[in-house]
Amino acid sequence: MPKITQQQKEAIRMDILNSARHVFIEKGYEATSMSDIVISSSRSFGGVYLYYSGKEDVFLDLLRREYENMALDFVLEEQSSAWNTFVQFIKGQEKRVREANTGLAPCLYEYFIVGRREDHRRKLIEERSQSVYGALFDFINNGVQRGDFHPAQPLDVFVHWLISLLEGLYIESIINGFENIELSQQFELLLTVCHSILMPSGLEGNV
Amino acid sequence: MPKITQQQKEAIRMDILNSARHVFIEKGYEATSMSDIVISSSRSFGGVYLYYSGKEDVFLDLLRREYENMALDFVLEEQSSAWNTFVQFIKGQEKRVREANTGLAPCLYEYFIVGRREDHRRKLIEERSQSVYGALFDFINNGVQRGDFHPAQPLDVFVHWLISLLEGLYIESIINGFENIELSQQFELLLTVCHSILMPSGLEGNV
Amino acid sequence: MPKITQQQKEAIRMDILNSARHVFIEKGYEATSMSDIVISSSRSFGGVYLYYSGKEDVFLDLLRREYENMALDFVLEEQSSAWNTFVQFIKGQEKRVREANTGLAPCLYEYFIVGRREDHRRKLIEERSQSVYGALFDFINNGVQRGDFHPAQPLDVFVHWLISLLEGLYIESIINGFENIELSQQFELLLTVCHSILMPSGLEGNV
Amino acid sequence: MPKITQQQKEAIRMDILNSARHVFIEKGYEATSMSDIVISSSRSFGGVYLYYSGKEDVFLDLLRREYENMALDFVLEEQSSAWNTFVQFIKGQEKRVREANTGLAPCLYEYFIVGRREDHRRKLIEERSQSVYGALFDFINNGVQRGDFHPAQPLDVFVHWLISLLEGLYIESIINGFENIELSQQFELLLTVCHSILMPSGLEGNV
DNA sequence: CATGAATGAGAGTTCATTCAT
DNA sequence: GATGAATGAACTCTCATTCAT
Repeated sequence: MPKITQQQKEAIRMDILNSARHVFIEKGYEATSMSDIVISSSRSFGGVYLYYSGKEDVFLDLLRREYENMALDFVLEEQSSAWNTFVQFIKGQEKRVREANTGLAPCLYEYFIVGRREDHRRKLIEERSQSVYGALFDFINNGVQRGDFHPAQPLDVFVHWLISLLEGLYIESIINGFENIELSQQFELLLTVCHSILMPSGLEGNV
Repeated sequence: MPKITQQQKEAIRMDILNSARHVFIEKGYEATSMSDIVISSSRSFGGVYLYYSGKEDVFLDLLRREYENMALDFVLEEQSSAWNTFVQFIKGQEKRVREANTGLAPCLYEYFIVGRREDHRRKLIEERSQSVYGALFDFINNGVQRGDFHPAQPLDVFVHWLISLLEGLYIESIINGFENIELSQQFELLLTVCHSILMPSGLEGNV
Repeated sequence: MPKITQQQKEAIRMDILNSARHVFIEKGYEATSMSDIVISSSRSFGGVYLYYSGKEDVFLDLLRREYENMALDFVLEEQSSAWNTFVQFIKGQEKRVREANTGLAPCLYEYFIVGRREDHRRKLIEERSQSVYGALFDFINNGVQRGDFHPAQPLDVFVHWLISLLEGLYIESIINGFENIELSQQFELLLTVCHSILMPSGLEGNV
Repeated sequence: MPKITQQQKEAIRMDILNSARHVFIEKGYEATSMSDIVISSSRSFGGVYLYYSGKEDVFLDLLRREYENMALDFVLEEQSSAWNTFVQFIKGQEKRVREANTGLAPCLYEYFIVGRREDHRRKLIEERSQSVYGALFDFINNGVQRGDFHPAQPLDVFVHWLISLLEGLYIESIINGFENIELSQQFELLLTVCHSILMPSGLEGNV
């Protein structure tokens, strides 16, 4: 019989993750050591290793929880009209990009780019990519089914392209700072272009 | 009187860089140690430290030379008509993206993203960004002057946007592999969209 | 809650210092490496670095403790009559000189002479010199106040001179070995001379 | 048949020694590397190793030549009356002490103290000590034979004692700087004391 | 003879992980 | 369950000495 309940365990995990999150954001993934995580969590080495097998384990648990939330957001927004929902989604992305440097995103890139050779990370990337691609594809396809969108391009290409563009905005924002790259106008341009692709004829599609 | 000539020195440097390049590409920047570089170069520690003060120094020299070439490529292509040259440029970028995973590009991202907090690297990023932005801007502006381009968007926004998109294609290619993201068609789409932005008149360029 | 108490920590420090002391005495300060200290302490590198940041740190802690004791000795002896106390002090010095080669003194000279250009060591030397000078000066001045001493020379000169002489005896002892320099008789001569300086008239002061 | 003459060899040696001397004085014995000597001599590593087998060899040749000169000085001064010559000798020592920090003396102490365990250096120390002791002893004994000195102390003890005192003045001067230890007055006191030991009765001894 | 590039052993230091308490 | 002191492999960098040219 365990001496602490599942809830207590979960609470401890959350506690560790919260402080680890701050450290990761503050110092970056690579620059963060177990020591940092241990100290920031006000626990002992043993106390952290009891719940996580190392830095990567902590980070992955952190990611898992962030993504659950993110997916949730996306689903919730899927209720209004197709283009409006799309615009909302893009606005959400803009917000996310703007907040990139104050969140885990840079660490995520560190993690995937530095570890691009490691099997475990590769698999994770693929899963994540698949799921993002799938969600976006389904969403737009939905719009097509409903007659809202009349894409002038193959859907799969457009979705990949959109993902690339968003990824690029993320990276540019992280690397150069969002203040230096005309972010709002880039997003406006993105919307304009998407509109002309998804709703090419002059008549129906108004934002 | 030097025992080896400048050319020999240069040759040794190239030799070290060549083997280091392989290691960097093979293992990634972070995962590479001086020891790896030393061993791969079939030299001694002292022998490498005679030419470079450490891993970063090796890497930066490597980068410097790659970029000299890259800049050169770009300049050379600037001779034909504006749109054709632009297409050539984009084709060149596609090639580059395709080769991303067999070249230094992933290491470059590692280097800049992992070290985004370090002053020296920040400065390098800024310089590099500025120079890429400047070159592209000048090139397109040139086309505008010549009357070839009639951009439907502010030039600076378009250039930033193009850079973001290319950056995103790079990253997606590195992370997911170019085979999995319909790269050719993404580049076609990119060209189509650019055409409609740079040459918006109703006759020729429709999306 | 600490896993080991302050006393245990202190004990470990003492343990490291004890073995380091042997190595320093055996090999000398310069010739001793961290590796030597680690091995002699039967600990791991990490285990030593947990308590000291390097060779110099170990050595300085060692010194600090030796000097605390030394200062203590001096104070304790200050109770009987002036000349007798002085004689006791000199006897103590003779003992110390005699033991010089089996103690840290040679390392101390190494440390200060080799590092005579380094700011940190210079400061330490000055402090130490000041404190030795001050203690001796106060002590003798005390004897003057009490009417025990009637120095035929300026006090400051005499004190400097005495320190020089003792320093010389140390060095000679270290370099040539105390067996080869008539140490006892040198100390007798020293006392005779000091007597004639501190208590010059023929009447009162006899040893 | 050698390609360069003995004189040329000697000239090269002198050249190396001259520049090495500056480096030793500037940086100290321990802190000086072969690289420093090579660079300061404007020669190549091979060029220096051709004449000297290493740092120690250079230093010892340097010392040997300094001592030849020093011994010579001493001999030359031995012509006038015993006490006057003694005073001259002490004056010479004062000058030497005063110049200690701008000469090789600190390096000498480094060399002997750091290497006090090494057989070769031990032997050198002994030789040097013997020769200094012998010279001083002979000189004073000479004065005794001539009836100039009537030492109140055993001659051997006095000579050792004098050497210790001079050694102490050297060390104090090196460590604390001659400006901080009332050097002139210490030397005056030294002379006074020596006078009272060598010529104890009130009548004959005038300076 | 002279050169100086190359060698490689060895010094110092860090940090993920363990395990006795 | 929790602790945190201890471990030791791995890493960076230096410098006395050699030897092919």
